[in-house]
Amino acid sequence: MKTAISPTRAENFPEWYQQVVAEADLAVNSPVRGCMIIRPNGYGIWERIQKLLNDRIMETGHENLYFPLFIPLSFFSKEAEHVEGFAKEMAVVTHHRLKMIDGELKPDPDAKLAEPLVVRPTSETIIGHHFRESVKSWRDLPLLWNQWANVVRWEMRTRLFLRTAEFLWQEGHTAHATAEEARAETMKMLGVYVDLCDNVLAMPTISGEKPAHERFPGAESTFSFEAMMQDGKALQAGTAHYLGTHFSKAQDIKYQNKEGGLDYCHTTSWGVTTRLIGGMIMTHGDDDGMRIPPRVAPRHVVILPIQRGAPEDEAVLAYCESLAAELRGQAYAGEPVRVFVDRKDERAVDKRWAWIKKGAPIICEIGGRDVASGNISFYRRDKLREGEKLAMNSLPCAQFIAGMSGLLAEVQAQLFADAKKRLDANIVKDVDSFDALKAYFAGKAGENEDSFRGWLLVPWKRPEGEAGETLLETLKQLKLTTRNVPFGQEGKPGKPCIFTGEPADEMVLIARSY
RNA sequence: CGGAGUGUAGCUCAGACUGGUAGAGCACUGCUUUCGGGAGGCAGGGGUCGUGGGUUCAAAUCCCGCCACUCCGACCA
Repeated sequence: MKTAISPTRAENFPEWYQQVVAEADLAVNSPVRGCMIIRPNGYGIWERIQKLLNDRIMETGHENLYFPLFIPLSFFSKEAEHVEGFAKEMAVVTHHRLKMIDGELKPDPDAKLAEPLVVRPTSETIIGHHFRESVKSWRDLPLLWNQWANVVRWEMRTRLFLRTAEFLWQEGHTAHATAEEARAETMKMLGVYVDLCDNVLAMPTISGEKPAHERFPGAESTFSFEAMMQDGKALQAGTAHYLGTHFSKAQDIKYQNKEGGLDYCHTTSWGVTTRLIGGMIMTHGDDDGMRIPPRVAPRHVVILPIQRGAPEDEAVLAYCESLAAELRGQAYAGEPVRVFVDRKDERAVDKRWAWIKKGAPIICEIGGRDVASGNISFYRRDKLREGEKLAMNSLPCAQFIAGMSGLLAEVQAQLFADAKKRLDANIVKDVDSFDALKAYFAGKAGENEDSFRGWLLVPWKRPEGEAGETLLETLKQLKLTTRNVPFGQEGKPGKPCIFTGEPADEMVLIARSY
């Protein structure tokens, strides 16, 4: 069968991913190593995520504000774990002027900054600085802040959307009087994210707490939600951290309590990034390209006029425009239906495949015959093929328009259902020995590393000290990672830890990961 | 930062061993035939062959230096 993307997912998943990003016109590599140019089709998705997530962040009582891109180097030296976590990947600004030296533009040696500035890899330190300035009394708390920004982490190896040197995100930072309140905030925002993933991105996740060695540098506890990609690997879709008083002690963020004494604030931070787009590609994409869930699709319906260089073309175009206008009068998920009439001077069939690859949920093709019959011919991107052929649907115009809201909801639900089914079906819970774990990931006869492997949920005893190091090394050699300890576990498993044989504390998710 | 590889048209690459007028496919432009299912023909535009030096009558090709990128590792949202 001829597919729009080559290789297919089964043939070579990583290469398939790169091809989809290119063919769906989502992003390209930039002249700057590791940074991406996000093309309109990709940025349009990000704008949808921004809007719908921002609404939810506002609904939960937060305020948006903005901090500088540059952070004084000295700010990082205050929290030891934090600086250790990020030191290896920070971009540093050292000069403020260029000068022509021997015919070449170079940083002017006479224009060296007294203190180097770090391009933010995350903003805990500079926001903490302003927390300190903003908090005097218990009456000032809580502070519930969020900013939309870009950050830079100088990664060695990058992949479009999944790991880039610069990426876009939202970072929430809050300060509270008590640990209970800060912990509740962390969980609340994790819930917001999970809701976004389920109901907007149609990307189901497993949320839980990260083991100690996977915590955010400087966090007391880190929570993640993990999505399963179509090759079985886990993708950390986002995180929320309870930072305890680590940062407030390092940065002296204190408030006067009701009794008149001074207490340290408890802080949190939480974020999701443009990586979500990469997650959606690997969750919903098929061998014909991207499939965008309607909630985040820049265009719900794309209308392709079939032009024949004949007098009837005008009537076809007019018909398309009036159909578009009527569709725009319809609402889906509380917003007008987003319609685009693609009038580009190309054959309809070529444009059709372009939009299939871009992932538009509904693609209509309108020719003279449709104008005459009053029927609309369209493809659903979630159910594109019937066997090898494309599945063309047909509905009377009025019915098509009136049913659009329901149709989009159906597409959205279908994408989620498919992803949820895959996630639920591929978490293996009955592996109870280390040998069985190795056998599961090793595969059958050969070394087929790219074949699908799901996740294991296994009993373990939380490793401490040297035992932890050993376990990590063991997993690393198998190219495995601990993802998180899923929520909702009641009591201890009542089974032995598969690594040590001692009584297990809890069940932990183990998977290959991005 | 280790290991490997590659730099020639927008993209994928051939040409290099054996020095002698810069090539193909796709994409792009124009014309044309097709026209409801990823079309075909004709004609075009486009490259200081990564960069600096050397050898030579002559260098994409041989020699030396440098730079960049990609892939595989370690690190990570």
